[in-house]
Amino acid sequence: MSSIRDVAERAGVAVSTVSAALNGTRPVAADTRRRIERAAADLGYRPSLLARGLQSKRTRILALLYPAPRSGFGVTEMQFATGAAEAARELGYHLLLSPEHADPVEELRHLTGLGLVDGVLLMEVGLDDERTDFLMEAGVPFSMIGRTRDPGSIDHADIDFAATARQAVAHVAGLGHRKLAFFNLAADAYAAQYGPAIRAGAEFAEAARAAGLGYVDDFRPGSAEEGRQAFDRLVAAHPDVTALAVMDDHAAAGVIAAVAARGWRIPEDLTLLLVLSSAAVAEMFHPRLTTLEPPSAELGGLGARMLIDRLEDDGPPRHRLLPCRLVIGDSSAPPRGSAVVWRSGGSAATRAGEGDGIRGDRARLTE
Amino acid sequence: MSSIRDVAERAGVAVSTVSAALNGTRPVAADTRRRIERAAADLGYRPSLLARGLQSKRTRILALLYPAPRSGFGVTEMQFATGAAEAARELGYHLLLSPEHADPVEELRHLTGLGLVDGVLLMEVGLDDERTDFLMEAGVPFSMIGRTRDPGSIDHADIDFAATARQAVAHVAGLGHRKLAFFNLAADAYAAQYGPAIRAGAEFAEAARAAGLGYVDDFRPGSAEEGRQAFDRLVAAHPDVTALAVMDDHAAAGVIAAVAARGWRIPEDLTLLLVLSSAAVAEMFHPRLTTLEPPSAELGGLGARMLIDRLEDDGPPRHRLLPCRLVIGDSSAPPRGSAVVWRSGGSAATRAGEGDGIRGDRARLTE
DNA sequence: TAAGTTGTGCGAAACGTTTCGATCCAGGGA
DNA sequence: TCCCTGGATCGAAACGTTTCGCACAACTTA
Repeated sequence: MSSIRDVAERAGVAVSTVSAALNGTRPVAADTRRRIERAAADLGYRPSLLARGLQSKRTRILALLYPAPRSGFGVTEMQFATGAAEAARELGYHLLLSPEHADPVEELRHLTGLGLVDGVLLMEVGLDDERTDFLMEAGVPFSMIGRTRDPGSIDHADIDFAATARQAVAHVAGLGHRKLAFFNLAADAYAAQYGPAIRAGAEFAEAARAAGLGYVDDFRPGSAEEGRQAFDRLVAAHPDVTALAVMDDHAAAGVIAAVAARGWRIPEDLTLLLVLSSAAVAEMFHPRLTTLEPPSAELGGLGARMLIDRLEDDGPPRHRLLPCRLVIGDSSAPPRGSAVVWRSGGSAATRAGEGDGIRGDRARLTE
Repeated sequence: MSSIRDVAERAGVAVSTVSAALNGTRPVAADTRRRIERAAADLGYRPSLLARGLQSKRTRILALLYPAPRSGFGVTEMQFATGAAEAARELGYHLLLSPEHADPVEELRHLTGLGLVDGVLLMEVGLDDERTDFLMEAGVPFSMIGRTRDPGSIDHADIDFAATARQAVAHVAGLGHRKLAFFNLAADAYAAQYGPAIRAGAEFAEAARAAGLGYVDDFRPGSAEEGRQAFDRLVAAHPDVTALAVMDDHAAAGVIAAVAARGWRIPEDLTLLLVLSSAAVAEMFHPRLTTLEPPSAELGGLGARMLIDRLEDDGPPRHRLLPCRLVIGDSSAPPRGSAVVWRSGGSAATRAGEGDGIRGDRARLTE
């Protein structure tokens, strides 16, 4: 591997001139610059990131922390990672994939102590997250995908749960439904710490209230079997529920089984929404489910970009909230007994139901 | 951040002595060493990876290349990444997540030219892969998750397709089936380049032949709709097929729909196997599908470990093939008309069918 | 006692950059 | 003719390590 000295020799100039010419740090005569560029190209010269980083204290490497033990690392989380890696690459940065274990803070201390990374990208952020305290105190630049309870001045990109809930409720209400049930994530899975569970729960309740829709959110099934049971109990307790939004993929599978078991059909007897799951997953169900798909790759990209922005020039806090995409599948329909409205195709209700979202097939094209 | 000089001063010794003491590079008197360790601890000293790498030409950073444009980045690929990151961490390495675009070789040239990474981990390897040529020529250490047509001396970890196919065929034959169909991945999706499609196809054919099983592999549906059509055509052309192995998740969804549409039931009328898909995905189907689950995280870990092994001491080529895990779900049963064998629970056929695999619920515990 | 042998520790060089003060030279004003 | 200015370039130091040749003392051996 040729170094800057080789280039300097070949171009017949000093090392510092090569550096200046290549980085544009300060003016270099036009023909000298050309000679240098020529020499560099001939030699296939690549500046060493290590040497540069050692000198400049900037490595242009970011670390993405992810919780290693949780096997529930799904497509969504992966898209955070690829989205972030992609954005980093576009801006000339590299992304380190760093698993977290039992003691995240200690590991973070270790990682940042190495001087290898310029900043840190946090995902799976809890409402109260000890990692943020450490990073603030240590003065390590970072951003979050997700957010703490009160992010204050911490840069973050997260799902806009309020807008997502409003969108879902509008879709359901637009179809003519009068009562909506919401199956949140399993209570034990993330405890009260997990932002998406808390925020989605609160915002769906609020959106339903604002829309004057009946609302039930007593259940949090975390598996197919629990989903099945939850649905049976839901029907027993609230026979007037005609629309259901489910957070957990497996629970949704259970609901579908339970619906089939009692001889009902989707969407005729139940409108089913999958919340915070990818359209790719929704397509594996039969019928293809209407989904509120989180913009995971975009969030990952945003997280990386705002971290890089902060590294390059410090400014005011950067906060971005993105709503989920409503991808309308074959599991949405007016409630029992209002088929006329659906078929007429001209009512306000139908328009609201259709106009709000993306048809499934179109959505796939935009991938 | 304190440097090795600070430690040296505080301990009252030379810099080189600190280095020797902390790295065990050469003997240091016991009490000197203690003084140095004490000083280092007091200062919270962490050696700079950059400086160390600059001097030693070893950064202990690996790059994992992944194809960025393909949105079909699923659970399997993700587990490669997390498995590799985990293994790297355990051995004191870091993993860079590097997206690949239009010109992988040029990007690889760039990445390796930076001097940032010690070695490269390739995934989504084609049967003929230009990246391997470049890396060999450039003398960059690397390993593959997957393998080229003829890997020769290149280190790799891949699925043992032959064993996987034998296992699947034994399971099906053990249940009493006489004719098996195989839906490969969509032809256009990966063309003839994609190893898993080619190898799985070939090995299933061979295993079926060896077991004396009838075999059909004319179809390669890549979506739910294509899966549905393929199944209808399969039944029309080969009404005697009673077992079906499917490679594509979405195609499997389509098959299930088509089965239901003609009033058939799984597993009574069709035994359905999902090949190379995760059990987590299989559980979302109803009934829960029998799966041949690739050991993705293990493969990722192996890939990383063999690369690190090679970096630390050069030896003979490292090749590892791992079979998929057979996770028996509720989609496996004897063919129509042989229910007696199934219920009796004591026949050789039943034992073969059950004994070969892991029951679904036990498998989940081992996650 | 002289010469060799260990066991320790030191200092300087090197890795490949960037940065910054110093130097050189040509041209313009007095 | 002399001095000043400013553009272009140079050389050396610094970043934080590791490595390697040397020095020095304390023993051992002849």
